[in-house]
Amino acid sequence: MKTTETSSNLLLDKQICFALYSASNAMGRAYRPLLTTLDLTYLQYIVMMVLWQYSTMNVKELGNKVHLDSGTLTPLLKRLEAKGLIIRARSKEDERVRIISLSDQGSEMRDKAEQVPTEMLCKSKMTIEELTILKQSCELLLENLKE
Amino acid sequence: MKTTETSSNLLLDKQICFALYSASNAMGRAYRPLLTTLDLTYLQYIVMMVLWQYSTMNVKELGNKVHLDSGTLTPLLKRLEAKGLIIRARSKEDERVRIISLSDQGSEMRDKAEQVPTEMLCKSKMTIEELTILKQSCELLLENLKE
DNA sequence: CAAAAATAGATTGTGCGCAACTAGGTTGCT
DNA sequence: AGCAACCTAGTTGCGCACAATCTATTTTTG
Repeated sequence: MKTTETSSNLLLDKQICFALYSASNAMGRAYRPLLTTLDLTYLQYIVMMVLWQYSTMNVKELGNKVHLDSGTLTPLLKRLEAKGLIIRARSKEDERVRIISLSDQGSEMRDKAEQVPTEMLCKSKMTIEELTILKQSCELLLENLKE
Repeated sequence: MKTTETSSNLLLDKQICFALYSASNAMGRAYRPLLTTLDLTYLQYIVMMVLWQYSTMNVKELGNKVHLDSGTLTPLLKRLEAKGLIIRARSKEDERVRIISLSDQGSEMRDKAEQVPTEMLCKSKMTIEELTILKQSCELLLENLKE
């Protein structure tokens, strides 16, 4: 029996990953106006968040945290440095390693950023329960797709 | 009382959107090897899927389907045209409108693409139930973030 | 200890996403 | 008819993501 149109695997409305992809894009768009006051992109904001939490970190460690490599991070870190938010030093023990740390200006930004997650929560119009389910689903998929 | 470190809003592990963002990136990486045989990127594959389903569509309609605008779609459609997969015609009724349709080569690709969703399902290592929850969560967020 | 292997990060090139803007066509209003 | 308002698509410029490749340094190993 020939596969009918409605039972095909190739229908947009059936695609889980497309829903994920579209939601992720929409999320980025929703963050944008909240981050313009900080003059940060979403990824820059995430990297700053890691630094607010850990103070200092090399590129490798940072990459592990945010699941990205130097191809993405190096130019981004240069831009953050150009904005005066971070310092990109070399390790004394291992000259290959870049040690990323916050500048005073970068540290100070943290207070202004505190409200961003709350505003985003509000924009989502979802309950904590719904968001927790979404987060756990995403983390499960992420874990399963590793290597 | 001062907010303690662990109760801050700005901890990476608390970020729902970061989980979504990371899962979406991981999804794109997982699709890549499945799509190299078709010589398509993920978004190109999605656009082809829309065309396999609807045969013909203008840029506006396509944009509504995939939640993207001409700034993203125009260059992508030019690349698909350059590969010989689609035809970008002008509407006779309204000269502003581009009518996108499948070439024979583009139509034929559908058979080769049929297995891709199955392979991806396997890669996810998740049950249909888990994936349905993920899909519905993403669709809810996407809907709530619209304008 | 010298050559080989491994590692950290930087670089290059392609393709998105998206905001802002432009060009050109259509519609509506008087 | 004339023209303003609107609409569709295209263009530009920036910042990711990512594979592939490169450089410089460190570690391992014969």
